[in-house]
Formats: sequence, structure tokens, C-alpha cells
Amino acid sequence: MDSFQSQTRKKRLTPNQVRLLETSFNFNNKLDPDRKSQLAVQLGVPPRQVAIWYQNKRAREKNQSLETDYKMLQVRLENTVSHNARLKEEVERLKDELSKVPRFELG
DNA sequence: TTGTGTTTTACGACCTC
DNA sequence: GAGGTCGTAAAACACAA
Repeated sequence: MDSFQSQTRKKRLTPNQVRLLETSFNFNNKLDPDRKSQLAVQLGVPPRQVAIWYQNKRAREKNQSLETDYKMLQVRLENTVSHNARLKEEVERLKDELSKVPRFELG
């Protein structure tokens, strides 16, 4: 492996490293410079890798949140559609009922 | 195995403050 | 300018066939 590869090769963080990052992220999802260096030392990884992990984590959280919102909206849409169908049935029933009422000439 | 789908890592381009 | 998001490539991983 050459030096370029050894520096850029994608290396997975260990479960313990991830746990530490998760804990820190849950406390504050933005990374101030002091926290970044502190985590880098604790984890034994370059500060850049900590920053990138935070960026990716924020993106994952955002995606999950969008997915949750989407599912909620889908449920609301289904409920609205079925409510609309019931209202239409009711309108038809009332129209039918009205058609059976004898008409009176006014005036 | 290996082919394939998913997740994670890393980065460049662009944006905001 | 530093640090953010967004989009994406590619490595790592999971797992059915």
C-alpha cells in the first residue's frame, strides 16, 4: 500500500469509538474546535475525521427525521382520503333522500 | 464464493455567518 | 476564512443464492 492510500484509505471506527462520538453528539450536535481536538485525542484519530463523522452523523439524523415526517404525512393523507370518501358517500345519500321529498310550489 | 444492496467514510462544491 | 450542508464516490459490510 502506498503512502497516499495509507492516508486516504477508508477505515471504520470501532464500536467504542462510535459510542464515544454518539455520546458527544447527543450532548451537542455541533462541534466546537476544542471539543474536536479533545475527541481526536481521545479517539486517536485526526481531528478532520472527527469533523467528518459529525457532518455525516448530522446528515443521517436529518434523513431519518425526514423519513419519519414523510411516514406521518402518509398516514395523515390516508386518513384524509378515507374521510373524503365517507363525506362523498354522505353527500350522495343526502341527495338521494332529498330527491324523495315531495316538491312544493312556492309563492 | 460472489453478486448485490446498504451503510459508512471521505471529499469537493457551494453557502452562510 | 471557518465551518456548515449537499451530493456523491468508493470502501466496508451484510447476506441471500
